[in-house]
Amino acid sequence: MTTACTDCPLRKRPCFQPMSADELAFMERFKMGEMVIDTGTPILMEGSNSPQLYTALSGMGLRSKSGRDGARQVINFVLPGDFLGLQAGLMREMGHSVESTTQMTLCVFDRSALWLLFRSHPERAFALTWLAAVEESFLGDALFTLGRRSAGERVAWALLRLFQRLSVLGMADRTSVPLPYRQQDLADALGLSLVHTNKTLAVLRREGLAEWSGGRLHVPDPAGLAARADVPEEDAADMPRPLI
Amino acid sequence: MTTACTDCPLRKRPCFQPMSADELAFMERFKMGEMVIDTGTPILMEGSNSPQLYTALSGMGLRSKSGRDGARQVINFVLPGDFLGLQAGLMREMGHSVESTTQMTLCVFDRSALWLLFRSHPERAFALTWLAAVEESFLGDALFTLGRRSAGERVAWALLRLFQRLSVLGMADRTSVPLPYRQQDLADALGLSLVHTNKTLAVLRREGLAEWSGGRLHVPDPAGLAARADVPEEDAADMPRPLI
DNA sequence: CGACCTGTTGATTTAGATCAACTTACGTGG
DNA sequence: CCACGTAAGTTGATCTAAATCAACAGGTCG
Repeated sequence: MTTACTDCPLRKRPCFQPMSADELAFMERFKMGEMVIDTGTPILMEGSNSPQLYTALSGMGLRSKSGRDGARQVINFVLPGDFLGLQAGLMREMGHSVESTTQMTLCVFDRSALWLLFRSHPERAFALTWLAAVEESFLGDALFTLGRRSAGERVAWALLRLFQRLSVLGMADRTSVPLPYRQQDLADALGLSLVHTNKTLAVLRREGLAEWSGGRLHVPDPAGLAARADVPEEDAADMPRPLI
Repeated sequence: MTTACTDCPLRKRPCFQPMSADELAFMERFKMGEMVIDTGTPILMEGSNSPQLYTALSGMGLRSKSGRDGARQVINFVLPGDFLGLQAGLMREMGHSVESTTQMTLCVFDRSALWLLFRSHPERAFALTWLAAVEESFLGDALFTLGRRSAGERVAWALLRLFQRLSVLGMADRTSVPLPYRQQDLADALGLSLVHTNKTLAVLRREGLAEWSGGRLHVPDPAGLAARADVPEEDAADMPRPLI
């Protein structure tokens, strides 16, 4: 049985904006169904198009681009609430691939109904554009991190970001959150080698700032980690964002 | 005297999508006026909000983020047709700053009318979201470049991109385009030091792939430069994109 | 049990950063 | 008209953060 948008467990979280009854009714119609996918399944392919758009309901994945020689760049980590396929929906094709890291449940939308969304529900279109702007903002931050920060700062930045995102989603258990990725994924996200990422993680562990093992990330002192990453203790994540 | 949207010299270019008479009429009303700004003027500030949104009509500038220690990351180069202030218009604040590099003419829009745009002109809202998706796609590409490419590939990639963008805007004169930036700007865009950027430019010059001097970039063989950058001779730029 | 995947650690190499001069070009003011 | 200051570009010498290479350990799965 699929979850009705009315009962969406995600939307109840304070990190998401409330939705009017009318909007909810529309989303219910817009949603084609749900899809459960396995660990390590490709969802969208770079350069291709897709008749479907998705919102991650549960589980985690990642967005990535890969070059001809096999080099891979992780663009972002996909967490519950993330919208997938905007580029496919608007432009001809995706600029990156999306794949699952754990088992995931996805809300499935019909790409061709996207235009209807703009036409009949401007507040939903506004929300969608907002999400695009949030992603753009994040990518700018990531670009700064790859371009100007040291390995230690990069790793601290990424772990802090993930910790914050997972926390506002209510997935934190005291000082720890689930983090089912491999070190290789983090390395590919930060433009570092696997070996150096591993050594940098060891340093942060020794400093008592972040302990990532067994698929869980422990951050006893987020402010300390923020200082290590040389970022102002983020508050941007506080503002509720839309959910599609 | 300000240019009427009907007579917009930019929109006539084939790289932009055509607009219906109705859309044009709306844009005319949406546009508050024009603004001519001088070289080196800040347009939007990171972390702040703005009552106005802009489209670059002529001139060049750049988007950048800077860290507390003065480190600067150039996010993208601003060319005619670029929309400025999306983040300010939707979220609370800008994630990056925008400043002019040459004298620029900007079309000025009222931020508070943005909602009206979504409500009454869905095809314009669609166009705006499309632009956001284009930017997101570009940033993904940039992230890949900073994370996984060598200095030579980075510089080649950036110069090729600029050459292509300026070419479709009709600003190319045979094999050369105007490029009024400093080497420091390019270095800050690519996450390289100024000195190394300079040396890398010298290599590309010696290889006969790109010659950038006196504010002009000469690219005798774009395909060769693309090969040097290790990118498939881009065709994505061929598809017309919307203009706001 | 052996193959494979992920993580860990040490030794060595290298791409690019940093440091330091020096050159042009372009004002600006005496 | 020239002295001076400043901004951009260029080049060589040196240093270092991170890559690469290599080996091994613990888990898991067929």
